[in-house]
Amino acid sequence: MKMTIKDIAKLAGVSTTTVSKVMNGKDESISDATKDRIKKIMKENNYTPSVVARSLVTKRTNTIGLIIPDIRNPFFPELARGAEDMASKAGYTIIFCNADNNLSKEDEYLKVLSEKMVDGIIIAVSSKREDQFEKITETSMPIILVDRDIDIDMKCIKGRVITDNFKGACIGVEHMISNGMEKILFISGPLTNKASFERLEGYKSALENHNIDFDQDLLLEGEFNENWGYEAAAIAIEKNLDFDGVFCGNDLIAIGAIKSFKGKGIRIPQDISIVGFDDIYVSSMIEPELTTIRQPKYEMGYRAVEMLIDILEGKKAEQKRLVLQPDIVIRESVKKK
Amino acid sequence: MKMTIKDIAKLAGVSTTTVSKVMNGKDESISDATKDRIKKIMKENNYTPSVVARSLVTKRTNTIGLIIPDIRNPFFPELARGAEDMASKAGYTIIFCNADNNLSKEDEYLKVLSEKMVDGIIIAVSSKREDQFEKITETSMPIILVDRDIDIDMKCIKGRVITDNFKGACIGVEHMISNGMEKILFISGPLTNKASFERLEGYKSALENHNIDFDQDLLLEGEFNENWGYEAAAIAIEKNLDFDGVFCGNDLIAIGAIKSFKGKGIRIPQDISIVGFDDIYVSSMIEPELTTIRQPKYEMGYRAVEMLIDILEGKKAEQKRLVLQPDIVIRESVKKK
DNA sequence: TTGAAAGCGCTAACAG
DNA sequence: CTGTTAGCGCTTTCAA
Repeated sequence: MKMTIKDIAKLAGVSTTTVSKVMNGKDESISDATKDRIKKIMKENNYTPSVVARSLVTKRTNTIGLIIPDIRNPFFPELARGAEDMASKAGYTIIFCNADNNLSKEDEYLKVLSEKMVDGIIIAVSSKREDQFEKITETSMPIILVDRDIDIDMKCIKGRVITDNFKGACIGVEHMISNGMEKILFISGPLTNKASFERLEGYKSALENHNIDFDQDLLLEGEFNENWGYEAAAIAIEKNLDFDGVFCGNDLIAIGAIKSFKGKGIRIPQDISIVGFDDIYVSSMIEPELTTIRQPKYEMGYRAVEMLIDILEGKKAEQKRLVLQPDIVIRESVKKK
Repeated sequence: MKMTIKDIAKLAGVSTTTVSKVMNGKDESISDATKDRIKKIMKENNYTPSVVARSLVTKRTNTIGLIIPDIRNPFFPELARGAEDMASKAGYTIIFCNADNNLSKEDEYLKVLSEKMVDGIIIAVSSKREDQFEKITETSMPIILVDRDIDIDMKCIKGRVITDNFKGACIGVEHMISNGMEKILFISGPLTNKASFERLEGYKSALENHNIDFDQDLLLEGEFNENWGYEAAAIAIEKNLDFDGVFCGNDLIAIGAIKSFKGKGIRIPQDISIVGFDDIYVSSMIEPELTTIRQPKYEMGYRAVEMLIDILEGKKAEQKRLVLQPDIVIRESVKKK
């Protein structure tokens, strides 16, 4: 049978209060003698306190909920790891949930996490979420939005951690321009998606900075996956579009596009240069290795948890919006000038 | 302030006992009238019970700990997802922990999970773990080993879910042999690793089945990563080894090897055929797409949790060993006969 | 068909 | 320096 605080107290000949105090380091007022005795007994009996009993009284579980679309999406393992690292460093534990971009699953998880009394939640919301977090409003667990931002204002949303998509796209396109490309095709993800939209703005801005007119024909909109990249590249060729560089909405698109181009005998980067977005781990494994805009995925998870914990422990103000800066990872898919 | 069972009881004009009963479906003996009234009030007030209070009395948290080396390792997202899916289906929640193949981190997590009173643990143990799970023995949380097996026998280890490495290697090597290869290089991971060792045995067995002598020179031992694959391929060429196929300890090795060969002008699969192991996400994205032995990663996670829950709910016997069958995914890296 | 009472393992005033 | 007491929100006999 598992030991309880009572057992330890009895063995040490003290009250549970005393044991509780030394256990929690609130032992300024306890004599070294009893302190040591209690510690010794706890160790000998391999005693571990029940955090559920503790939580019942303290109202803190030292547990954080992490809701993401799907851990199999190559974007999220890094983020999850960053979150877990920070959490574990601060003595928290993470419950992880895959909601598949599905609103009702998200709501369901929100409910479960609330029942489990997590201290707070980090969530990469479904792109479909435009409404409020109905079920959760009143319980007021603090929530930090990560990766995906939405334009809703609720008291329970205590912060956001996102990356600067506009800037990232700018950097990527500028990189191609500075290497001599002038006609840059943009194979975009869905433009209803905020991130996509911002990347498009960044793309336009970079062009503008170099006095290149935006050409609507060079914008192809589709999904954030390899198939779309493959298809879009085929369309571009079929339509006989005139371009020397391709900026892709994300790495998956870039990977599909590269495959498509190579299949048609077009060489990367000799004939066409390509830049991706995200820097998922595959990107360095394909051929040519992909030049891409790196999102600080690990850091996003890390910072989000840090922000949450700061709020939980009353160290920081709320409603912060942290915009992380992407950077470019130069590999082999852009022809050097 | 959050509602408690007392508040609901008061509003409904009944005792907490009654509320508790209808909440938990133990309501055979409650009149429909009060049942409905209570349910209505719970809904109206958006009441969610505190599972920590409940856990304190029931001794069940409906929470499972999942300890893996690193979610960023492409092997684990699938496994984790499988675990989470099964857990969530059964009304459990998963706390996830990255232990980095580090014994003391593992022990630390084991301790934390025990304090949090998880109902059981799924763990892909560190390859370094040969001793017992010291810290955990007596608390006797049920543990299921997944992916990595170890030869220790403890009462707390209630089951194992692994894949048949021997068989997998056999299938892979046979596939090459049946396509005409006769001299097959094996670029292995560390042979101290049990999985590696079993794959080597499978490799040998396949050769033997076809009356091909095992040639010690065709065995190269290193690490389970891309760099080693790259390096090993270079070594093989430098040493002027005579081979027409390469069986790799895992996909990462295969990816490195392919890159290395291609860099030296050797064509895959025209000049040399290659087979990997695992079927990680990247494998279908590289060029040529990798023919490989698929481990049922998702299923491993899924089955492990299923097994654990069966044990927790007293449905099944213990100490089971579930060996999942790998299969071959034929893509482009083996030359057709 | 319902409720009173005890207790899960711990923390937190407060008193001594 | 240490202990008494009450209580966190729930479940569970047992009695009514």
